[in-house]
Amino acid sequence: MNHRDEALETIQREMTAFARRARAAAAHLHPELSLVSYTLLSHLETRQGMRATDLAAHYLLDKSTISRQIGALERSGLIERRTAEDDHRVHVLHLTAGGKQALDEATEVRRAAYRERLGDWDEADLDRFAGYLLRYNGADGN
Amino acid sequence: MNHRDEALETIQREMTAFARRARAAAAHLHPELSLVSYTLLSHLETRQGMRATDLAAHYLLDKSTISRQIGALERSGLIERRTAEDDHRVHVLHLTAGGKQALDEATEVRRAAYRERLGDWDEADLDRFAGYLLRYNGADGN
DNA sequence: TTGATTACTTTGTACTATACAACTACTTGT
DNA sequence: ACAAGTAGTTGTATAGTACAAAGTAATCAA
Repeated sequence: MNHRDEALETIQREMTAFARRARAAAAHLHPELSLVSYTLLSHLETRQGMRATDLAAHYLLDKSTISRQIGALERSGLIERRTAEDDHRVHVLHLTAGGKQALDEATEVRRAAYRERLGDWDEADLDRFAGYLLRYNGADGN
Repeated sequence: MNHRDEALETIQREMTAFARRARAAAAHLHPELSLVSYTLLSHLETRQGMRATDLAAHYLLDKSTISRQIGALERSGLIERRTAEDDHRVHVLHLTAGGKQALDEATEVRRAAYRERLGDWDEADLDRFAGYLLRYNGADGN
C-alpha cells in the first residue's frame, strides 16, 4: 500500500471510530436529547422551514424514519409542523421556543466538551482541521 | 463568539454530521457487514486476543451490548471466542479466516469509496487531515 | 376536466442496536 | 477461606431504522 493509501486508510479508520462513539458520547453529554434529535434540531435551526424529505436526503435516512422522528419531536413540543401554503403535500418544519432552548443547552454542553478536548490545539490547527472537515463533508453534499 | 469558538463549532458540527450518516453509508456500501460489525472486526484484526471488556470501553458501549454483538459474530463464524488460560473469566477474541475475508471485502469497498471521495486532495492535505484525526481521537483514548 | 401519474408523507411491520439491572462464574487480597 | 472485585451473560425495555403499502395532494396530458 502506498503512502497515499495509508493516509486514506487512516482517515477512513479514524472517522469511522469517531462515528461509532458519537451516539454514546452524546447520550452521556446530554441524555435529554439524543444524537438523532440533536442533529435534526440543529439542522432545523439553521434552515428553518425545511421539509421532511430534505432531512431524509441529508442524513441518508428513510422517509419513514424521519417522519417518526419529527413526529416525536413535535409531540415533545420541540418543533412545529406547518402545512405549506403553496403545496399542501408538504410540511415545513420550525423550531419552537422550547426546541431552541433544548438545542442551545445541548450545544453548550457539547461546545464545552470540544473546548476541553481541543484545548491544547493552536488556532491555526483548529482552522485547518475545520476546513478539512468542511471540504470532506461537502464532497457528497452536506 | 470568537474565532476560536467558531472553529470549534465547525468541527463539532461537521464531525457530528458525519457520524450521523456513517451507519447508513456503511449499510449501502457493504450491506452484508453493518458498521457495528465492521468496526468490531476491524478492531480485532489489529488487536487479536482482545477481551470483550476492552471493546466495550473503546466504543463506549455497555458490556451486554458487546456480549450480544460478539455472540452474533461468533454464530456467523466471523470470530472465535477462546477462554483465556490464565483467567477463566476472560474470553479472548480472534478473527476467523471467514471473518478476515469478510472484513477485507468490506475494507476494499470502503477504501474505494474514500479514494473516490478524496481523489482530488493532494497528498500533503491527506496527511495533515489524517494527523488531525489521529490527534483528535487520541485525545480521549482511541 | 377528469383520469393517470407523480410527489410528499404516514402507517404497518419487523429487526438491530443499545442500556440497565440482575445474575453466574471466576479471581484476588487479606 | 471468604469478602470484594472483575468478566461475561441474560432478562427486559426502548430507540432507531428500513421496506412496503397506503393515504393525500398536486400536476399533467388528452
